[in-house]
Amino acid sequence: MIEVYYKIIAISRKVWSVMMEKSNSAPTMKDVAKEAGVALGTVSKVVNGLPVGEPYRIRVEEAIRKLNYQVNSYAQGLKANRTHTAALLIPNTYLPFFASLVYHINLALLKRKYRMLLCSTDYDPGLEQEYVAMAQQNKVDGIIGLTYNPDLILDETTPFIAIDRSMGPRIPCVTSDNFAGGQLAAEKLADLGCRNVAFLRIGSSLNNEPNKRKAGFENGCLSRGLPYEMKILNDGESYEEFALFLKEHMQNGKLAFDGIFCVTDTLAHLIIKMLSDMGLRVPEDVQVIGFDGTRHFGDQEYTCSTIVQPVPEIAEMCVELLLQENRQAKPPLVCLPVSYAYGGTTNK
Amino acid sequence: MIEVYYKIIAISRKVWSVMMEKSNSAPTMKDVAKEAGVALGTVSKVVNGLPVGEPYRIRVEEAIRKLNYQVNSYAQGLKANRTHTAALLIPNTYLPFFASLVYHINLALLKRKYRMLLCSTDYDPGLEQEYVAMAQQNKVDGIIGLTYNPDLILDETTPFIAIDRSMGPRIPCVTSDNFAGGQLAAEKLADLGCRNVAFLRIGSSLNNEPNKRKAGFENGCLSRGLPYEMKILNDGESYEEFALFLKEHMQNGKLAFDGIFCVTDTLAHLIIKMLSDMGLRVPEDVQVIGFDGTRHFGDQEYTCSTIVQPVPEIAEMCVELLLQENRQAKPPLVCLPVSYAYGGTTNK
DNA sequence: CATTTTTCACGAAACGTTTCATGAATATTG
DNA sequence: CAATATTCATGAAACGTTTCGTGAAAAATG
Repeated sequence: MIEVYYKIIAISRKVWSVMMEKSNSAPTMKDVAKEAGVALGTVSKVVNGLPVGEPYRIRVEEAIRKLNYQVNSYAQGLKANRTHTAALLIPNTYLPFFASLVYHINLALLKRKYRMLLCSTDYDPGLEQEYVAMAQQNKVDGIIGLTYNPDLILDETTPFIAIDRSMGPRIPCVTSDNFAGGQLAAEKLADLGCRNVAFLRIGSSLNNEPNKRKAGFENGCLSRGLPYEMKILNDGESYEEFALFLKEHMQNGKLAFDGIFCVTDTLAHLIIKMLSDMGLRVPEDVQVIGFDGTRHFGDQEYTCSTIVQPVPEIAEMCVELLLQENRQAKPPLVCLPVSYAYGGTTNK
Repeated sequence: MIEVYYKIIAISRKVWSVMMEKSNSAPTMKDVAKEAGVALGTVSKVVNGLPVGEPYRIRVEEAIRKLNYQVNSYAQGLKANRTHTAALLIPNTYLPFFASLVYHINLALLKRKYRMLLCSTDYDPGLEQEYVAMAQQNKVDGIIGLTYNPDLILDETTPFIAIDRSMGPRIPCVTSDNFAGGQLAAEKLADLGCRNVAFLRIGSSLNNEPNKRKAGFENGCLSRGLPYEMKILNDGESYEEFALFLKEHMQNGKLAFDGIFCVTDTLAHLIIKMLSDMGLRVPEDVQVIGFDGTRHFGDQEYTCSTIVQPVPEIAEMCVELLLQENRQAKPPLVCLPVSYAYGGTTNK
């Protein structure tokens, strides 16, 4: 009795679905095939630009237009195991260097008809790991990551390109020439007539490429015989330490700096503010050089004199390496050349 | 004869695939089911947190861990027709307002476990349309778009939330209160003692929400009896027009402006530069107010005195509306309150 | 203890593609 | 003109999930 009742429900459900046909859902290849009076495979070929007899092609194309058919990427992805999507892991999108990276990587991916899944991590190692897992189960074709989690676990099967941090021999790393950048900053300060300079940086326990700016700067100073001091902020120390450091030195005429190299433009901006609060003029009293190549509003003049990272080239290289088939041909570390740009906080 | 040859190939292929088992590909639910000795459906239930008998659940979870199984989102998406992904169409990511939007929308989506496909359009109407088509065939659950294509064709089935431009009664639009913002700027300049002000803006033929800043400013000036002039750049005119306009007025003492409202912070920045080139000091000689709430490096102090758009709230509202089930309950236009922030280019 | 009801794991079907063996139709050759 | 070779549209199978009717076992009832 009850069983009969169930069957009636089942039948009525079937009747219902037949009645509804597939009125609301998007047209599929099957619909197109029926409309054009051809086989499923033929439609697939037309859609993918494979050779198909001219009369068939025309009929299929007409049907596609008529039904406003669009391929379902999820069905494609399921079958092909390729999704034409890459994930970008980056701390945030509002710091100029990151924003610029996002923009140029998106552009480089677009050029190759790839989509970009943006994953803003806020420097959170846990979130970074979550995003990696998400990207993998989302079957992205690859991941580009500027990450801070030293223990990031990566699936062997998903290509990964690291930015600014070497993550082992199997994972290519793209970075700008941080050592040369530090050196260049030192040389520039020397050329600009500085007699006593400083290097300021916020500490990072992570062994990443930007750390080499310090060694480059030291090397540059030594080779020019330029005396220098360094102040490296440790974890937990506030920016006030920089203010104390500066006051200590600037109030003592002998040790006063006439040139400062800051590890990033963000820091340079902060330091310039501190100097101005101390009554010092930039660049008249102290020349300041930052690092990154930050511009006002992303595309106007530089916010300070700076060592410019070649962001478009970094982006292009990341995407190039990511989509390159040949795993063997991928170099472990790509270092791209930096340049100096005047931005009003030095004499030239 | 040939036929036999074909069959041999076919058979050997089958033998080959059996030999290879599925050694390299990622584990599937089937593998987990086999490992745990349960049915496929049971694994699915465990993965989706549906009720399953405790002993079964434990065995499945163990198998998942052992095989390091991850669901295939593409198979899920194909079946469920929901992908937990939203697309964001935005001109670029390096202009601060856009960068901030991207960041906060990503955050709001993350909070709801949604992924974000970033589509940087470069103001290109064709690219905007391409991205919309891409998003639709990618079966995203919705699109948030700050677009400039007046003829953008949208699939009825994909929810769309517009930012800053009304796109018809069926598409909700989120924006900040641009009229109130213009008014606030006028009132602020009046409060700061200005006697003769100007409104500068770059023309846009598009009928979007930010255009209301002009009406708001006029309204504010009129209600305070503050004389004002406007200079609106037409398509194709260069920024030099602004310089000419300013020189014309500033060199004539009577008409000299002591307050300027620029339609964006970007423009304000440009104008401040022009004023400084003309030997005028900001804010001593002229006070300048921008619009957007741009900060140095995204999170430091404001780059100029400005009308701040509530970006986090805009982002939250967009995502809220996008993912809201009830289509009817979505209002056509949401206007969020703006505020004034001091940024050094006014007296207070 | 017999009967009815409930519970719940099972596994086949379906989602919309791509791939590829099949065989009919056409083209080439002797 | 016959025999062979080539071309190419066809449609079934597979990709990895979710859904849901089925039926066995357990629980509740008389």
